Amino acid sequence: MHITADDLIDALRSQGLRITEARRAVCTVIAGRHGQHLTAATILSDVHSDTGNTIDQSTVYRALDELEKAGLLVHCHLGHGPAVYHLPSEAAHVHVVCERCGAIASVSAGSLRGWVDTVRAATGFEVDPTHFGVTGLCADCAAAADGR
Amino acid sequence: MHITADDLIDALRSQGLRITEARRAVCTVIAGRHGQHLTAATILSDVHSDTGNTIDQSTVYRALDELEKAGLLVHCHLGHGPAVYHLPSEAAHVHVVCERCGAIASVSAGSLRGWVDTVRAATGFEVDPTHFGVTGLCADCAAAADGR
DNA sequence: TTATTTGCAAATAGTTTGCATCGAG
DNA sequence: CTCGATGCAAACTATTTGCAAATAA
Repeated sequence: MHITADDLIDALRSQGLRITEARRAVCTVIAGRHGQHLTAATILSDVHSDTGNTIDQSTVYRALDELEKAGLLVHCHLGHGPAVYHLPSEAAHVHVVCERCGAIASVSAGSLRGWVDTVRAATGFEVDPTHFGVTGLCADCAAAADGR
Repeated sequence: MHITADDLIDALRSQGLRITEARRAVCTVIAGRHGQHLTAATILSDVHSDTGNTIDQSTVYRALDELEKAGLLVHCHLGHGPAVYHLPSEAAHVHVVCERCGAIASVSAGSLRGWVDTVRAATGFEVDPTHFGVTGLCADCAAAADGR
């Protein structure tokens, strides 16, 4: 079942935060872009194109921060460039990013469960392999690189 | 067998590059800090403390770039913060970084060989799991987080 | 009313770039 | 002598912060 803008807004409210137009707009964008990789910049411009209102980037970052604290949003880093935000329900996968063309694929985080156990046994670390993407070459770019 | 500063310098020379004091100093620092995680900033200050000469950070970045192009250096990203550089011989491991205290552990890249195959089969991507570190909590910080 | 939020502008971190000068070959 | 390398300063990307003005409750 999909999380709605109201779910996000209610979560903010239950954290004792005030519900402002800016926060409402950010929540609406996030809820309306399920499954996408949203950056702070795209959220900023989506808010503008969706509502006609201009809000500041710092406001976006602050809103995203609150949502993360509330546990309703997570961010991760796909290679270089800006962080991407998504709903936690979409978090259980590892992003694989083509360093040449930027293509993104996802692999279930479960495929790394054994490795996470290995790391715990070897180092004591409890790792989260989803927070940073894994770079590589997509099939097309790998072929292009070979042919070169 | 350890790579020496002269090995690095020779590689630059064989790329047709000129051997300057700045490049010599950078090579010396890298060869003298085997197995360490060098950032551009530490290399810059090491050059200063080792030789007394001040070189510019852009010169450091440019030298590191040339060495990477020559295949004698690689960089990777451990969580947020600056990139770290090391010799390729030390590249075959995945860095695991504590997001709370910054502790770093290494796991052999071989432990992910099966996963790399899985990713190739599932997505066609040829990934390099060593370029980005994996975040998590070290044993101590995980215990502290539990106890909280 | 009044504490929270906001927008703005400036600071920050890491890295890159343009350009005149310098120096290796 | 000549072209590549350097230093400098400025640009750049992504993000954070200080602060006075605006506003939700």
